[in-house]
Amino acid sequence: MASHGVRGGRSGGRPTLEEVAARAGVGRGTVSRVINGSPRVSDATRAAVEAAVAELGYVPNTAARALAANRTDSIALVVPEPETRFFAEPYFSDMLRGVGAELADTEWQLLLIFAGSDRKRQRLADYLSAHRVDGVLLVSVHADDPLPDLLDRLEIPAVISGPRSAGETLTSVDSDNYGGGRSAVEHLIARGRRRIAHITGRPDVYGAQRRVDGYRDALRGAGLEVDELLIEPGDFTEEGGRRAMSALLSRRPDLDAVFAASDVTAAGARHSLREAGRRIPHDVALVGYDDSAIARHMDPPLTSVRQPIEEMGRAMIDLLLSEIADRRPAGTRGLERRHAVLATELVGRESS
Amino acid sequence: MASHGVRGGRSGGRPTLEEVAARAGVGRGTVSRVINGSPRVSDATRAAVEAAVAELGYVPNTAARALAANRTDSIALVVPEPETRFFAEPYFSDMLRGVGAELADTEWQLLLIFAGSDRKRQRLADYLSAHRVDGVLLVSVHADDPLPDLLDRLEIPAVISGPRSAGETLTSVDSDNYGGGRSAVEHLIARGRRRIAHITGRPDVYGAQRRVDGYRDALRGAGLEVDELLIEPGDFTEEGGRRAMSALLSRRPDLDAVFAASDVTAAGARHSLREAGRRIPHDVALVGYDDSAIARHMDPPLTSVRQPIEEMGRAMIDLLLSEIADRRPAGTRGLERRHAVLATELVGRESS
DNA sequence: AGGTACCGTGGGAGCGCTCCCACGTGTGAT
DNA sequence: ATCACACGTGGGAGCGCTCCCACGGTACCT
Repeated sequence: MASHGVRGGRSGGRPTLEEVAARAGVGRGTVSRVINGSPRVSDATRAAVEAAVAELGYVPNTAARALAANRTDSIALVVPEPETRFFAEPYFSDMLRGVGAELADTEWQLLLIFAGSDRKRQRLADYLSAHRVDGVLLVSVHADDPLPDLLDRLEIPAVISGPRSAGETLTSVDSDNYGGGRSAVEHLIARGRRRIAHITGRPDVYGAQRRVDGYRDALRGAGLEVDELLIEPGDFTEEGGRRAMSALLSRRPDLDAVFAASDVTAAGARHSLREAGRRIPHDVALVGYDDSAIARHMDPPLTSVRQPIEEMGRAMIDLLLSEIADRRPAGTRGLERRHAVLATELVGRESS
Repeated sequence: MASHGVRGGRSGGRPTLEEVAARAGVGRGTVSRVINGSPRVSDATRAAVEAAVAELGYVPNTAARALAANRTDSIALVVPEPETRFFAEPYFSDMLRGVGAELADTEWQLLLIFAGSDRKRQRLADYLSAHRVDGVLLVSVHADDPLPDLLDRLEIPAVISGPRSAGETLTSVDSDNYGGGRSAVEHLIARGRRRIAHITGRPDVYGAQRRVDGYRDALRGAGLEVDELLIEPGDFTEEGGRRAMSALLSRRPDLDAVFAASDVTAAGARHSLREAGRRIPHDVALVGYDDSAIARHMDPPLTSVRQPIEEMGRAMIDLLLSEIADRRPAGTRGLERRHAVLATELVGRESS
């Protein structure tokens, strides 16, 4: 029976807990305690173990740890969108940056998982069923998405980045979409615009609905009437913005401003406006949402509503980690869900 | 001693191999064989096991598998850059898309790891030392990066996306940077330009050097002299492009064309050209590299050299997986390294 | 002096798999 | 009829950890 391990031989022979224990002249349990930062170890022993760890270049075997402790020390950032959208929209990258920053000093491992196609969906479901992560960050979820329920059923801690509705059951982080939409429109009104159109985000996204609410209330607040013909659904994409703008122009050729639910949408709208010979901002003022690089580089530079996305990412991690921690001492079911809402800010540029 | 597992109770009780075996009336080994697609199982038995798996909703425990089999079924895409650059440059997203597509139908799990800061570097080294991945995809590596050596020392299969030098020791995938640079410049010459400047990529990137080589040879091939004052180092960033362009304009105000080593660089160059009052393409023709979204949306749309980045991603996965497979039957050291080079294509637009 | 408490410690049991050896049983060659 | 050799199968051993119980020692009470 030839032992097939590489134990001892060449460079691949990784030291085990047991070997560290032998070297330090202590038991396995003690080494484990030192590795995991337990306080129930004397200083002398701890020093001896740490020396042995350093000498041997010991690195814990994650698989063994995961198996024995039933945890993975990793969390997933799940994007229920095709990769294309992930990169097309700076929203995701900013979010990822915040998450990454918050995780940088921890032992947590972040997994980025795309679930844009049905096949990928299925793979994700398998993945979650296998409990390969201790927690999940959910970004950009549609109202009818079954993912949150799955997570609930599997009892996997999760935080969602945009609540699906006013009664979101999952712990959530959001920016003030209502306030953002409202401030965009109030800004346009203050600039003297009166026939202000709105290209919405995807209607099944709660945040998009709230922006519409803000749009409506801003108009009403200024004593203006809400003209439904000035509201056209978009889908956060450039192509959608283009289409919506064309539709609006043919319905209401006299519009003098547009509030688009995203910068990318605004870019599409700009395209249609140009084609129709409208000058920005002279004929039509344009305001976007997200304050992304696109907004800064657009011609003319785009006024946009900034969401503190990076901070939202940070907040998501904070909430998720505490939720995971709360759950560790088993039986702590039914802790109340928390909802964080962060403020937005209007960034004025030449387009309005 | 209260058993702390959830075995049997509620929804969390995940079935094990053993339970599936009992249900199917077979041994553990047989179930394992079915799960892993071994051919040495009779059809009847296989069907029985599959039925039991379905009824119980069995999902293999990855940690246990990783521990027993000493493999993780996951590979890492390592980006030795800050997240910012990852998102700023479409190169990475296209690459990721190709990689993702090639991996979509497999059991492999992809990890995205940023190693842009020293701390993250260290974390990555620990991660690799712990052998938490079976293979590594390395994107955008500088000539003096110690990562490849570390991977070699740890005997972790790896594929690099741009070779570090002509004598790259790792298996590599690359596009024809020389040919791409050459075709860009030949295009400009064909358009009647004669004083063609070049803003390079980061000089320590081999691919950037090759583009410079292509630039030089194209000029020589047309009987034009290479003027070193027309070559200015950039760093693939917009800011770098801006700076380089300003430098070039002050040195050679009479230049009539610019070949930039990336679209982002070209965007920066465009900015400086505008500031200097030069019209594109009337006064100065501009050609970029990557054929990214930026190129299409630039004003005017940018002529650019397309690299088949998505295909490169696919090719990387192919090579990596075969390398991992080759290594599995232990002792197969010293297989020759392979190097794939994919062709580029010039996409003409209004900027030239 | 005896009792009690707690602290630091060692090591058994077990996590859920894979690997491999050993063991029938059926088939074909001799 | 006998041997040889597949093939499909069962189950022991072991992967490297964590968890927890049990143990001896010291400090503090009564």
